[in-house]
Amino acid sequence: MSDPLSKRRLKLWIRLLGVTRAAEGQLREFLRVRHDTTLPRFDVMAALYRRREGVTMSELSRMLLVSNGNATAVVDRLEKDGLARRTPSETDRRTVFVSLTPEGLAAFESFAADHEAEVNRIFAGLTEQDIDLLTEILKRMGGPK
Amino acid sequence: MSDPLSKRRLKLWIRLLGVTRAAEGQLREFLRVRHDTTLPRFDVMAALYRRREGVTMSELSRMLLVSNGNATAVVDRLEKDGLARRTPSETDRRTVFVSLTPEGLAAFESFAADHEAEVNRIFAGLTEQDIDLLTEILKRMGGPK
DNA sequence: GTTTAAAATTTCAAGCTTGAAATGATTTTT
DNA sequence: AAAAATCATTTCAAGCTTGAAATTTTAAAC
Repeated sequence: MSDPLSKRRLKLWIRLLGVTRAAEGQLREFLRVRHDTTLPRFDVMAALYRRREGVTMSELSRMLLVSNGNATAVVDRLEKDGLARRTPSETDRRTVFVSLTPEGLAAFESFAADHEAEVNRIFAGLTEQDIDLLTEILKRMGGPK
Repeated sequence: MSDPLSKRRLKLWIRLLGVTRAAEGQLREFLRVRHDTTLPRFDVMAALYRRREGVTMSELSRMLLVSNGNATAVVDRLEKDGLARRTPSETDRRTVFVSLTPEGLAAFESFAADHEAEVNRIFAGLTEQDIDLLTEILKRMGGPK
């Protein structure tokens, strides 16, 4: 009665998508209600926080696995709200560096611990051993290099 | 040097999101290039295929973990293209059943095997044992009930 | 050195997605 | 049975997202 490998991989993918979407939904709700922000904005700010010295638009979209146009749009909105800023490169006039403003930095720091706690709550069922196993398998499943 | 559990859960979530987005990107590209369709349309059609007798809008959005408004929009477009249809309930005038038209059914059947093969290609690195392990853990991680 | 190709970003139209509010229908309470 | 609460769906505005085309700049080829 066991499915062939191909069918099992398909079912696994559907389950993986389900878990991810459910968690995304909870995080989105959490960010909206508690911090009046959105997941895409949080993702961009997290990337800019990780690379405090600034990133190019291309790097940003590669980091987040979104299109260039998308990165432009989200950064536009963050910039309009004074949370991010663009700085043209001195050496290459095609390139711009994006970074958090002081306000953006402060805002992100006010999200970050709370966000981690929420992720923790969502995945409270995972033991150290689960994490070891999952990490190992996910590494082999690819994702961003 | 090992992170506390909380940090490890956070990193795992980021990795999980990365794997899922990368796979979604590949599938989206595949559906666009080879079958001239999109992931959301495919997801809706797959749900309607699984429940050939028809589903209500609410069931549909619960199945796919999307908002009601979203389900309405995608079904609208499928209906406009003649791939899905709405049938009002006889017994409850609030309810509509959505189902695939014959054209929609044929279209989905022409995607399905190919889609499964593509998922298989993307997750070729997963052995039977990986799948057992992952399935077990993902079940405990929640997702749609 | 001029043409050609490649790269970084933005713009744009179309489609996706959400959450809130509106509409209409059914069920529950009083 | 009227009032109130609940339910199913749609509508709407705002934001998200993509992929393709356009712009501008740099690098490569000739």
